[in-house]
Amino acid sequence: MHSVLADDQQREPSVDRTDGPRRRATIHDVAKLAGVSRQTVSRAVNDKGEIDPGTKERVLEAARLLDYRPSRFARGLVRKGTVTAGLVIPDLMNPFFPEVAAGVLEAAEQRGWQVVVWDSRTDDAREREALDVLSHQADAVVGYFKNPDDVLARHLGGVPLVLLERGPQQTRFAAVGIDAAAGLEQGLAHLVRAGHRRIGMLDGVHGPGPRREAFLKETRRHDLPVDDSWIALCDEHSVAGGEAGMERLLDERPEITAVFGFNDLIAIGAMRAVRWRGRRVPEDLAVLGFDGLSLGELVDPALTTLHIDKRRLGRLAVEQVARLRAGEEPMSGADAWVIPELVVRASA
Amino acid sequence: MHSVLADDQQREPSVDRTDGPRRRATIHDVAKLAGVSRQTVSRAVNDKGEIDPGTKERVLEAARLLDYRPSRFARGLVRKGTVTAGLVIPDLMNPFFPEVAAGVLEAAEQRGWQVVVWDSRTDDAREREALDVLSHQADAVVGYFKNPDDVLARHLGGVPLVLLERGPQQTRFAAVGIDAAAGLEQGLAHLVRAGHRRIGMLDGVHGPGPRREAFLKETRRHDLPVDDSWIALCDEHSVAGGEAGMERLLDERPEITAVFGFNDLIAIGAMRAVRWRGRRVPEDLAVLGFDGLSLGELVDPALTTLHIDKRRLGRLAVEQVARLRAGEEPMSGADAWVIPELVVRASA
DNA sequence: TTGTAGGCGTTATCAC
DNA sequence: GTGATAACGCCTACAA
Repeated sequence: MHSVLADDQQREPSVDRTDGPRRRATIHDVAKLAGVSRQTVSRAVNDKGEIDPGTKERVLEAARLLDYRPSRFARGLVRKGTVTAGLVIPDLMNPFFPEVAAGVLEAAEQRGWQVVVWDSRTDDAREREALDVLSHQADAVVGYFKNPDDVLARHLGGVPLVLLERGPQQTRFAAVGIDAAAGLEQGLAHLVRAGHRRIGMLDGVHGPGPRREAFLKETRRHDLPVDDSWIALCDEHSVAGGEAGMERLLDERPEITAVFGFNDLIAIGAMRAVRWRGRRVPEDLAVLGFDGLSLGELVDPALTTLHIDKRRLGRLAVEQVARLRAGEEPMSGADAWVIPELVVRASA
Repeated sequence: MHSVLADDQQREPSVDRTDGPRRRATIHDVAKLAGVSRQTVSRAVNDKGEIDPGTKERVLEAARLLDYRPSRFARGLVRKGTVTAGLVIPDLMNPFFPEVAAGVLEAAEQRGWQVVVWDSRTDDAREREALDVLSHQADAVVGYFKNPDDVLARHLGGVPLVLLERGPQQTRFAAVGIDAAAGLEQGLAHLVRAGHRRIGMLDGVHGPGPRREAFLKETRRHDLPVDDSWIALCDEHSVAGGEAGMERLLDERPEITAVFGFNDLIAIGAMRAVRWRGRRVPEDLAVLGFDGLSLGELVDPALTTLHIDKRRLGRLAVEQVARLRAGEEPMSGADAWVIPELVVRASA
């Protein structure tokens, strides 16, 4: 066995530190230790054919000795093809998002892409930080954002973006989303069919958006008495947010016989608040959610909700990215929408 | 001078001359188009000081035209410091794991690391695939694995690994974990204090492990009548798995007055099964969970459980990785454990 | 202010 | 089989 001490020719000059974080071994070090050329090392490490079994073994031994691992940067530089997507999620504690993420991961994996995940915790500044990093490290970004178009563009530096839900001031990026109108059509029809006429809504933190709009539209269509006083804002998309919001709504509009929650967590919070007040669900007050979390089956009464195929939403977003990258026109309209489906359970 | 509206950023550059397979623009292309050297482009793009505002604008315009974005590989090669960790999660639908992931992401972000996430879906083969990829693209891996040490090592190719939970055949990698013994000590003490003597367990899919072991130990300590017939295996770590497992357990041991579930989902499944049989929780049968999911507060009755600080677990794992990378000794024993805390609610 | 030279770690190409 | 040599795209000197 050769015993070639890596006599660092031009690197860290003459400093022979035995401890501390040593420089990572390169292909060159391995080559020297094994007494072969870099090329041969490459052949051995990458399991190429044209190499003598003996030298191969010797090279691999040297590599092991030096704890050599090829640099992914150098490799990426020379072998194209590694695609990395960034995924920005607002709240990992809301079961909705992990499921969307699962869809993204699934589709990305099928294409051989990697996914770098960021948790923005519903914070505008953190969204921007995420973009600052991902714009340097990812080939495309997918996610939920509150920042307006121009801000996003500024922090994106040209990296393609696909929104998982288009916000009010977000029109120029590709997006996928949920067909709230189609969902609420089913939802309100169901409530009206059950005899409800005084229906309130617990909206999310962002205020006016597709869900509220659709709610208002359907509500008018059925000729129900509704204005903004029938809508309460929740300051969190969570059970606690729903509880607090429902308290306020009941104070404002005690006459309601049904509520539509911005999402399932809020709806579940609403149910709890209703019961605190000694009213029964659904007999005194019906509750309709939006999301279709499996959690909704576990609460009592089980939550009637507009179920969304969240995995599909995630997969759709990846497909959208693929189109962008291929220079194709992104899907738009119904092709890029997931349509909610009413799931009737006990709460409404 | 041309001016390109930002709306175009979703499309491919219109200037795409040079026919052929449209190569991505490099710093060189920009330099040529702007009529400057590559360094000047670098200065403009990286916002360095020493550059004439005029040329800078010209360069940036050229970059925009060509849709130029610096190669992360070339950059990584020259600017060290980008650390990427791989995170392998078995089941994103179980609320436990997103919360651990949140802890990992949080800690990683603080260190300026990125995290590539893989969903192994509790599948051995998928675990290996994840490692095959991550060993090439990540500087370290954190995750849940079922494969034994030697298999992991083989697919790891020298990349440091930190297990989020040490399995039976996994001894040679660094790990963090949960102190099941400390948890069950509290849990069983609580049940015994409440007068229970005939206590069953719903174990997870992997069979014998720290939780079962701890259960058996505590059970013996309190001198309770327990052997394997008091333990049923669930074939899924889910509510459905818990329901099915509880059915079997009740068939085998109808005399039990309390059950300990491997995790909260299983425990919740158990509660449902108990009620199907017309027995009340906790009056006829008490249920104790393990995990402390917030979901447990929403079910009826609310779940008594051994709460784990899941975010902390994730953060701990990242810290463990940092030690490995620094060449330090990884934490071991109690330092690397999260201790469960009994949260008494209505179910037991 | 701007350009030239060289190196980062790896692989492809083409000799030997 | 094996080894020079030349990219790959970028950045940090240093020179002009």
